[in-house]
Amino acid sequence: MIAMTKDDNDIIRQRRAQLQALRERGNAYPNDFRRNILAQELHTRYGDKDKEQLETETEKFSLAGRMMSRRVMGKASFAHIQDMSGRIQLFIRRDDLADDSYAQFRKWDIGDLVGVTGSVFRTRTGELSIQADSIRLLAKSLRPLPEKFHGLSDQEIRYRQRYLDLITSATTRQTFQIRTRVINHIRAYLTGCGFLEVETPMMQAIPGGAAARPFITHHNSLDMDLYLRIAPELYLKRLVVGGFEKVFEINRNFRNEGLSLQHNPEFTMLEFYWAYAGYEDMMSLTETLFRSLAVEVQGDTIVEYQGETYDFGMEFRRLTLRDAVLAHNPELSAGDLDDLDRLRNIAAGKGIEVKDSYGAGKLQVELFEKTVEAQLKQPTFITAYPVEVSPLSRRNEAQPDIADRFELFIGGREIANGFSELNDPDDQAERFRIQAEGKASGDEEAMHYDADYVTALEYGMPPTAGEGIGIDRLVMLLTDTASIRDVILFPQLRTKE
RNA sequence: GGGCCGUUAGCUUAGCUGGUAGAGCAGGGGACUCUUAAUCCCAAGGUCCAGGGUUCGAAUCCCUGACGGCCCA
Repeated sequence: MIAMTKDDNDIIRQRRAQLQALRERGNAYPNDFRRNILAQELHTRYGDKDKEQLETETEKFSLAGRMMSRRVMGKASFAHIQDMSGRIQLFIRRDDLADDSYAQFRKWDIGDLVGVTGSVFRTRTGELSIQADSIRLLAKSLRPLPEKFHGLSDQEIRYRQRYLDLITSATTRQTFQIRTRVINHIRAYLTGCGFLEVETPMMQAIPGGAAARPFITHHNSLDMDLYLRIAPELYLKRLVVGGFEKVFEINRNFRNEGLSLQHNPEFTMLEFYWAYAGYEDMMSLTETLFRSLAVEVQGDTIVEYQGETYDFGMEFRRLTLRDAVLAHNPELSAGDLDDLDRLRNIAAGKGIEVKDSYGAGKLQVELFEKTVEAQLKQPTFITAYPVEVSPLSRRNEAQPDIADRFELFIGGREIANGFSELNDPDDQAERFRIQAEGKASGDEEAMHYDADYVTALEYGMPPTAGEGIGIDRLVMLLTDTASIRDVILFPQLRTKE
């Protein structure tokens, strides 16, 4: 029940009594006040004007926001209000106001929403402020805000009642503002490159495009089970077949898996597809995009993350998966990676759970994830993934066991996954068949056989490259945030009762 | 799913080997026309996460559960 059990305390009772008095004086929740400027605009406009210059400034401004602090003296007071742009100090003198406004103001609380009209000036200590001609209460706050100095430190309340976190933490506000800027920038960038933004189904009869367990829901009037999508991939590629040769979608995926610092059941993914291009073109585009994102968000290409420094201005390192595994496991030889029996022993020796169904490719990837992934701090493209773990990727011309595929790692985490698309319908059908076999023998993450998608390929899909970028993890990087819960406004939590 | 840690006033927290809960902020009353963690005086505020157990006595020790955090699978 969290805060709901805290309904009955002195503070709330007193504030409710004040609200009752307000109701008796008229509408306690008026909506006829209009502001004409935001706090930050005042700082921008007058930030470099000194006290004397401001004394000649007679323009009247109307601002509204939440009262975040108040210092009440006998006949004059200071207060700060906060709006969506920032804060500004108010100077409120009894003799400047009409009637009993000052007496009313004295009864208000931190957290109340107020509207104020007045002119700018600078205090003796130099703070740009509004000298109030009139001030009104626009909405009463009945519950006390978190303590002003330490703020809100209870993680649980920060997530469950995010509005309190947003009211009290400038860092949190900034994180989510950056998140929006990142998404806007990506959207503008891809649109500028000629990509068309589309929306594809979130509810799918066959969940495809990734190896993951889906959420299941039910459509009543059709009386059919549907899956929340684990990826939009197969629908976006149908659009490529349809002639939308450059498409992208930024939207939610849902995966029915555990929660961690990097996993939330619903998360945001960018996927984009580019006909007549290959996976190497995607790597180049990704580097350029990330570079421009860093500049957009923080003005240069240097990204500080959890005490480390990444330079998005440098060319990203490229390394094959095999070379990466060998480099981080010096006791292994190239031959070890091709010998299934040896691989099984090596993997088991490193504490990897080896299933009977695992082939050499899957074991190589398991080894990579166990011994290499977390070490890849600087931006690194890992290439040449085994076809065994890449059922939607094109085969390499020279090495048919290898897919023309890459993943991008930064800060030890997978940020992006891209490849040249498999557009041979017969090869795709065979790969689905193998996946469906795996599913039948108990692999819950194996893919379904999507015959409708194969049909689409049979009409002919242009040679295409595609990529997915995890937006939440990217925002974590760009906001120096350790937990995915800090970049999702309302992260998944257990319900309380 | 496993391990470790946490949960005390609205918020931030103290509370040692078991002896009946203390502070700061916020809030209430009073003073104060340039404060900014405003200041000064006074008074108030607690289901110590929940349930069970040990004990003369439990916020404190034990068990179970809830929720959260971190680590691991």
